[in-house]
Amino acid sequence: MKSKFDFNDVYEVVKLIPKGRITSYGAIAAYLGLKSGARMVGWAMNSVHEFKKVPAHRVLNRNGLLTGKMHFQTPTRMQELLEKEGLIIKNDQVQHFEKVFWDPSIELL
DNA sequence: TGCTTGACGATCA
DNA sequence: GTGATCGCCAAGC
Repeated sequence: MKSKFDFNDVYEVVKLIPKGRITSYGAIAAYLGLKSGARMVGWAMNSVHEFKKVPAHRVLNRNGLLTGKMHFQTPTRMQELLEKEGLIIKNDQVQHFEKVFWDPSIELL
């Protein structure tokens, strides 16, 4: 039972995200069984900065917006990586978001 | 010890 | 469809 929020769980899920795919904080939170843990996931990503072994650029908000791009090495780093994986970024937003969306609670089923 | 902030999400007006 | 508010939990000051 994950009564408490664990960073390791978030990292593991994020690292499982396939190339060219993205997911949302809420999806990870839901997969971990968190209610409104979206913020917790985002907070975990803030701490991931120390580990930086997680493709955090594949984790976006519910709108498919690159909200955390500013937390990367460079604000454009996130978009560069996503475009490099075949994704299309327009105005800091992922195009075909629902097509590239990767839900751990479904894909990892 | 208590208030504010925060890589968010959902709901209401 | 857009804007504003609440909730959620943890860390920082």
